[in-house]
Amino acid sequence: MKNITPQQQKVLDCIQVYINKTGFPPTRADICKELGFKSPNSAETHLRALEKKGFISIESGTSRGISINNPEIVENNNEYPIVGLVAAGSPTLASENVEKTLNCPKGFFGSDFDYFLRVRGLSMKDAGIMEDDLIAVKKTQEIRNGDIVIARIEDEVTVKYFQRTAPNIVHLKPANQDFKDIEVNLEETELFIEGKSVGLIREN
Amino acid sequence: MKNITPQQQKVLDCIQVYINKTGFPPTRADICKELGFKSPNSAETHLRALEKKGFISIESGTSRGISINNPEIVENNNEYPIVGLVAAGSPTLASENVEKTLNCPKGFFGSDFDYFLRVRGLSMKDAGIMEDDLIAVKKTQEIRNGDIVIARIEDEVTVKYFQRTAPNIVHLKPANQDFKDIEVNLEETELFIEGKSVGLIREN
DNA sequence: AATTTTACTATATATTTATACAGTATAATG
DNA sequence: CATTATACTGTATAAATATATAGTAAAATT
Repeated sequence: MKNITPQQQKVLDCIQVYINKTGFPPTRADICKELGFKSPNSAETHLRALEKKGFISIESGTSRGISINNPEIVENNNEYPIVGLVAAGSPTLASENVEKTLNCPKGFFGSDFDYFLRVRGLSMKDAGIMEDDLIAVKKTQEIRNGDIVIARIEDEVTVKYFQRTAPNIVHLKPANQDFKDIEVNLEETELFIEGKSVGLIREN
Repeated sequence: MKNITPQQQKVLDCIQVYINKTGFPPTRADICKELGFKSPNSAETHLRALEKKGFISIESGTSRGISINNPEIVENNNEYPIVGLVAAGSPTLASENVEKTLNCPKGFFGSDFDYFLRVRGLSMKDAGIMEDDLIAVKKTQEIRNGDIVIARIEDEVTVKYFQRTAPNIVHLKPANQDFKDIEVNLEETELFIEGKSVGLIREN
């Protein structure tokens, strides 16, 4: 995807706005009217440039045959479950754990995610994670040092920074001086990583 | 919304499938081709019936001017502008201040809001507002003590707690010990409230 | 039983629309 | 310095398209 010029961006926006408003793409004349051009060829050349750069597709010989190339916007929305931090047991998606669902565009946080976790306590306060915040959790085992993970140690679920200090030693670090580090020896204690935080939502 | 006949449902489905596939609505001829009709008037009469029953809208004199009436899904979402904290001047919605837009369901934070403000600095750190967070700002003058407001004092825009301590005295309180209280005497200094925070989004 | 709705074929045409061609001018790139 | 990309106006036209008109026939409604 090459660089878009400001004018081409205007044309692209104009197309998107037109589709949002009417449900179908504009004609060359429609674009001219909207942007003040006096020749249909002004729109035509912009469309050709946008097509060449990969921003749109044009179906030749077809009226209003413009489509915006944006795979992200397709199948946009989704209802994501909000689960509470259950004291005992993992935050499963079983219906008794789901307080409600939240409609959120897919890929809202850049990355995919699976559910929202409602935060209890202030152990990650200095990371800007407050009580009742919703953490967007992606179920994954691909964890790097410094990631904020949702971890389960023997029926206890917590949100902490992940830090592997030795092949068998993992530190779960809070972001709050009042809480203490949890050092887990993987040979002695079972540690299950539910996933990691990819975003956060606060409603106030 | 009256009863749809099976054949009309087929036509409606055909339109939806065509839009999903191509990004724009079909012509009469396209519908005929898809459903095996031999006359464009077959499609035309079905379209008229669907319009009469309220399932679609037809823009007269417009090629491919068909839109599916679905009030639930339409208008659910919105593109909200993301504005940066401009050092001088208010965070207006002028295009030069808008870095990009974010698709977000309406009423996502319980309340309506107008734009997202990208946070600079750590003056509200203890309130869980970190650098680069997006604050959902509702433009309003209805502010209560304790609200997080976006305030402008002589070309300086800040995010702070609002606290009125006397009829003419307003304190703008940071949530970080390293920053100091701003006391504003409304008789001496002009204080403009842009709006208040109704929510927060963090992408990590 | 009469009328309306549904469900088509077939043909015609005014209008809409994409798109080519001929220019002008400035900025960016190699 | 030549070339390409950007950014337009203006005119023209073949093709795409909506839409009207004229029929036929079965099903549903009044």
